Amino acid sequence: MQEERRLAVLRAIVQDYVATEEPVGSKALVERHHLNVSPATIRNDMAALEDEGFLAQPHTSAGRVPTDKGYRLFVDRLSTVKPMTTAERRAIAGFLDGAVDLDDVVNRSVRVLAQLTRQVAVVQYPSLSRSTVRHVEVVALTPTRLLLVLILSSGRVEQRHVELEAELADDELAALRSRINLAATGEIIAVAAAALDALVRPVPDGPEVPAALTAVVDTLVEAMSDHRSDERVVVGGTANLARFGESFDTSIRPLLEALEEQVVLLRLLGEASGGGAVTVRIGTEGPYEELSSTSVVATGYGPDDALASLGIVGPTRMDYPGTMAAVRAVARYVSRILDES
Amino acid sequence: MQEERRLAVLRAIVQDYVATEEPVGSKALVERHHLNVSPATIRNDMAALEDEGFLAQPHTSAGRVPTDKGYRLFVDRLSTVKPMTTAERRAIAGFLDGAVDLDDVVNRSVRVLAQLTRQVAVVQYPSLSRSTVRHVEVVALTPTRLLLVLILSSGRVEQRHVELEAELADDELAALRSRINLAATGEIIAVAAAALDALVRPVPDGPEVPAALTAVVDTLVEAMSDHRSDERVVVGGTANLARFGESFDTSIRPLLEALEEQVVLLRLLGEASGGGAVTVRIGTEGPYEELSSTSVVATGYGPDDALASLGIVGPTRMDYPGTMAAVRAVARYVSRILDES
DNA sequence: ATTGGCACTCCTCGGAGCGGAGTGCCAGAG
DNA sequence: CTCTGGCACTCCGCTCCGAGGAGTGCCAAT
Repeated sequence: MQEERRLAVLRAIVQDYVATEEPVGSKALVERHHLNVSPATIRNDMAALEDEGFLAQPHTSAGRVPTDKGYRLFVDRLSTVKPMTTAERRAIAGFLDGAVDLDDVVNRSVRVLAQLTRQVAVVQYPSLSRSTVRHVEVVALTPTRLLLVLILSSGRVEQRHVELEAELADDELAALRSRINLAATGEIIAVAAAALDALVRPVPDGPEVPAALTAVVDTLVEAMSDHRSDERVVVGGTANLARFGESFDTSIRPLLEALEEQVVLLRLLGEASGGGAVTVRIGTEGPYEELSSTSVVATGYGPDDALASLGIVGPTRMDYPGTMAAVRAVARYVSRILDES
Repeated sequence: MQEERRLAVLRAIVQDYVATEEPVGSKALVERHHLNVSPATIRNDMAALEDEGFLAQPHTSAGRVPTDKGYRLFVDRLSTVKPMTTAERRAIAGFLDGAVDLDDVVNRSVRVLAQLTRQVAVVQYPSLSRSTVRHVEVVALTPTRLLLVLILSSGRVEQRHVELEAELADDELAALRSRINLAATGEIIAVAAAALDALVRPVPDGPEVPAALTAVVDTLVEAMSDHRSDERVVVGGTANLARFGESFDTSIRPLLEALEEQVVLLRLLGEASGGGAVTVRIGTEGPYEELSSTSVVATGYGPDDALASLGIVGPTRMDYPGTMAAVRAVARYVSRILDES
């Protein structure tokens, strides 16, 4: 029985602390939440929770504050994802529906997410390696200079230039184009790259491989395996950092630095890429000590939620139920849009 | 004679204040800069400069601080653009040379700029309206669904989908593609849009305009006049905000908000678009009261420095000579890269 | 025009003192 | 065994005060 009450106390403390930003004491707790026991009882519970590592005191004779472990328990067992209001759903839909291309979808997503959660939002561009090739276009800019346009299912467009040794006739160009598309179109990136590679691998006693084809394929394969573009993320809502208030140097500075480091962001989001659920990383649970006072709430989006990730990063003291709901809602909506287009 | 010394005093104050962040007093001035006069003399000069509005006192009996007007005079008449060291030049070159496409150039520029100036860097994407059409590609995804790829001289690629009423045969597609390219290729955006429009304007007694052509042209023209994409900027180096130190609410918060507002950024940069020189906006000289304690240093880049703008925004208390040099150097280098590719 | 001297202003910093919120513990009641 | 009221204690945050110091403005002298 007391076990149940203790959890209720922890939940109440998390809620109050998130709301007020101040350590919460026993007396205030009994008043705000109608627990029908005395402050002294609560104090005993608090002491127990502190022993177990769910609460901490900033200093003796101050109220209690949840620890990372406390938040973790709260997120895992004490909270339910708060459903979005229809107004919020409509806001997401209205805002994202106007998007014209992939860039636009990503940029708008970042904005809604930042606005809904009042946190810093991060959206990863659809992963190149998980897309399929929709089409490859080859255009002659001059007789010896080709423009390659690689169009992917995710809506991403990559372009590359190729300089040729010799001039290329129109019919040769057409042949080249169709051979390449035959090999690559519809395939997942890795497969397409392999198929293209096979096109130019010399066969003993087979026909000679044209130099132009080799050059084009080399460039395409390189573009396909260019994981740099996998590493692209968009960040928004940094103005929300202003609400951090206290402790500029200890929490905002490292966070700003992390936001500039795309690699760090990707690793943070990456953990979330999994199957369907919203992932929450609290405080020092990750490998980055500098971000000890921040949490990351993220999830995957796209087919199987595996195309890429999006989420937010904010102080450990945040409204987890609401934030998780917003992240999930936006991810779902983005998935739907990508699916339709 | 004293007039000259007064300007020297102003210059010295600006330099010292930028270096130390502290109001500078008469005694410290004579010591650091070997002015061969006594502190009392300097005090008289300072009083005069204050009367003229170039200096201010935080409070009675503190040292002097330059006003916006003081910085302005300093920038206009008392400073020379500090030449970049060869190491810095090499850093810019080395960093930007690796860029593979337009996105990459822009992103890398932001980074170098932020790193060189230790300020928040802003780079505007090459303006769509000032580019020419390099090529239009039309690809049939299905018999009734076309993908249009619009490739511009600035390296920008726009893509749009078109849904057709009726199926389109391969030779019709080829004809359509060549008619469009004939009309648009090589032209500046506005001209290309007009030429395309003319293609589908019905001529009395002329041949009927194919529905497919109309649909494609409409979409292209819309994409060309889509000024939304004109409004794209990239921001970097926000971690440098951490160095603002003092006055979070009065300077950093509004700045962060401005950085999120692309429109504001564009207007700030926009003023710089002019001919060749580096523009400096100091404090309240612009229309944004919220940014009263920040300055913007910007310049154009691209052909005639008119393609788009880049620059930095930072506290009015900044190293103007060094910053201006960095902005100019990066702009020149970016122009060169865009020119070559 | 420049300088040394001098009185004055006002900020900054450290220490002392106080009020209050909150705790821990204990003894007693259900 | 659990809960409760009571009580002493701790420590933070605030304000007040006074000393120290940097810098100024003005004046009389050169």
